[in-house]
Amino acid sequence: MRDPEATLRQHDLPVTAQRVAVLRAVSRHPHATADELAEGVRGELGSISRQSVYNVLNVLTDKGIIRRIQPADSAALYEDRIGDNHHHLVCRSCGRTEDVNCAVGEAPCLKAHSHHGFKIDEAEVIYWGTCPACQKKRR
Amino acid sequence: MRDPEATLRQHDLPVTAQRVAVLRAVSRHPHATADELAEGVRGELGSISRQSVYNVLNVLTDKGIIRRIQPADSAALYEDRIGDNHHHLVCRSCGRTEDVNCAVGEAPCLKAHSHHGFKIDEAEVIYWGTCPACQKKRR
DNA sequence: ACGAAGTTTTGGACTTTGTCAAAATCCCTG
DNA sequence: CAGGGATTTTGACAAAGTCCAAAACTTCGT
Repeated sequence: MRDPEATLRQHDLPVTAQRVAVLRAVSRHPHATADELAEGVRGELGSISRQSVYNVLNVLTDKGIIRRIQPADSAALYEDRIGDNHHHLVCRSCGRTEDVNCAVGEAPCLKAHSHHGFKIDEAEVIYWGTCPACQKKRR
Repeated sequence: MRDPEATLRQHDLPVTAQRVAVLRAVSRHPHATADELAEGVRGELGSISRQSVYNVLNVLTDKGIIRRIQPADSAALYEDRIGDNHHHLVCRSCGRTEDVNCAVGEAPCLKAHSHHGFKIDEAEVIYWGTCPACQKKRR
């Protein structure tokens, strides 16, 4: 995130210390949970309420400034990188999450559209597997 | 599910009334939550504890007899249909969930494997959109 | 069938993740 | 720099699951 304050203004959001700090924390820690981000913000601001972290994350997500992903068995994760149609790779045993560029062009399996009369607007892909570290442990 | 009892025995699971009833409920109501299934079971058995429903669903899921999906903003959903690599279509506003046969052959975007050294075992795809009923309401 | 041994089921407390509402505070415009 | 509207804080609450110990049940060998 180049300039958090400018980004907020571009979206008509009043600039507050909490918002700037949360944005920076998301930038610094991609795929972090709300609680982890709160910790990150506290390192910068000294303190922030749990509710504010949620408020800010919700506003930023609604405005499309950040993106929320919610893999099974995990709290919601937030990330900076948006609008580039990438997907995620999640370790089943430790939860480690990595970005994966879409394997099938732009809107991946979006070919499935118009099924059941639904109007599809996004195809979310999560690759489940085992990360290198966890592969070693299991042996 | 042809024969719940036989299925349980095949997997070395003691046959209990609760397990049979839960299996039947999952069969009858694809994409139902644990609570909804509990209600279904109560219609059949009279009563079952919440914990037993979770125990049974967990055991069945571990054994691969049923499958659990966990779309964002929803409790876990359970289904009968397994091993056929199908995906899901979820309505953003009402949560209605439908099956979708994979658009891209067998293991869809599994081509992304070996990324980051992960050993990938599943590619989960969720199509997000708006179902016909909710499209009407919005207009 | 019967009883012992091992599982399941129960019921209640607890945890995690997140939301609601009201009061206090802050940001931005004039 | 004052005022109004938005934001943050605080504390209570809700949903979905899990943990635990005790009671009840299944299963298996005889």
